[in-house]
Amino acid sequence: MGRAPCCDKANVKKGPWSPEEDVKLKDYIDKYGTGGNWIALPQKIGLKRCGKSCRLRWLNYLRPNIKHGGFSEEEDSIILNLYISIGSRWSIIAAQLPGRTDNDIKNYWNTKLKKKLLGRQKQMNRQDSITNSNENIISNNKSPQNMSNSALERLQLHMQLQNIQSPFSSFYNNPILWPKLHPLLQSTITTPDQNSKLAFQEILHPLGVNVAHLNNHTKIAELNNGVSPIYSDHVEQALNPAHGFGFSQDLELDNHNMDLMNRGGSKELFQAGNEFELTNDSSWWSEDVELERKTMSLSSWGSTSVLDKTTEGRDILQDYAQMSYHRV
DNA sequence: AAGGATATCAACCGCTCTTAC
DNA sequence: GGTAAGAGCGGTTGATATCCT
Repeated sequence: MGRAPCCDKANVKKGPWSPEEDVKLKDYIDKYGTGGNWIALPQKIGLKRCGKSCRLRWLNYLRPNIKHGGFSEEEDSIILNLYISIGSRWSIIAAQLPGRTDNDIKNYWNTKLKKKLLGRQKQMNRQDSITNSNENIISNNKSPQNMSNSALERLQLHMQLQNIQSPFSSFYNNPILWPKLHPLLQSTITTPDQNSKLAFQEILHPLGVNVAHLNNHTKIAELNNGVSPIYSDHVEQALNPAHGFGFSQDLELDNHNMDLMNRGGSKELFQAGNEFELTNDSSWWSEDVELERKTMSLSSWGSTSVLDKTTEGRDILQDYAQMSYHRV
């Protein structure tokens, strides 16, 4: 037995909204608000529409300050970064773009931006027949056929992004691209004080981060003047006592990230991880990193990375969590 | 000019999450 | 703690517009 439908399907109008319907809905909400009950709203104003349909119409088209079309390069960049980072969580992506709706961004992504970016990659792939290590991730034992479209797409886009930003080296085996570790997190994993360590573990546990595995991370970090690849304002939020070791409720993205980490990473991220058959000891990348590290200037670790920005910082933590930390 | 192919995007569907009781 | 109902979300559909041959 399924759940009861939210409205009488036989007696509700479907399809495009008429201007009259729009006016009715907008006028009512302008005057009285939604009343916290979308299901009851259409009956109140005499609309033969499902409450969900009213909600969608209001959120996507009738509410004030909605923008349609004309996405800027900056918006493209934000969408791309967030998509690679968190996948198709359109509502979260939309929350970072004032005036944009999740539906609009989703449509824009599916119809334009994705094609634009993947198209560019195809072009680049043709020009550059030399396979880099990222491509090897796909071409070796982890064939695209074994991956979900979403995961493959995101990997492709991630590769694309790295190719654009650093044509000679890929992200995962190129520490120069890695942001710094947040100082508080760095102190967490380097402190000899066991009590402090335990306290930090309490904080990090809900994030899905196993501090024991951060120690592996510090092996690299210690060789590089204490700077390690992890940085995230997400972690900063988590470690900020002003937030009670939690996250501000109005920071939707951080809440989302928290949620993802609470679950040991997003469904998509770990799906991707599984598809790569990642091992808990992160061996697939650590060898590359180690090799790369040996060949690179140590001073480069302290340099400002092209990814050392807010959204990319989140990317790194999430990708890093996905690929190298145990699920708690 | 016709009509088939492709692109676009508003809207729907069904699921999960949240909240109130 | 369990349950039901509403809210919210992401995937998908289908009507329409535009492009291409």
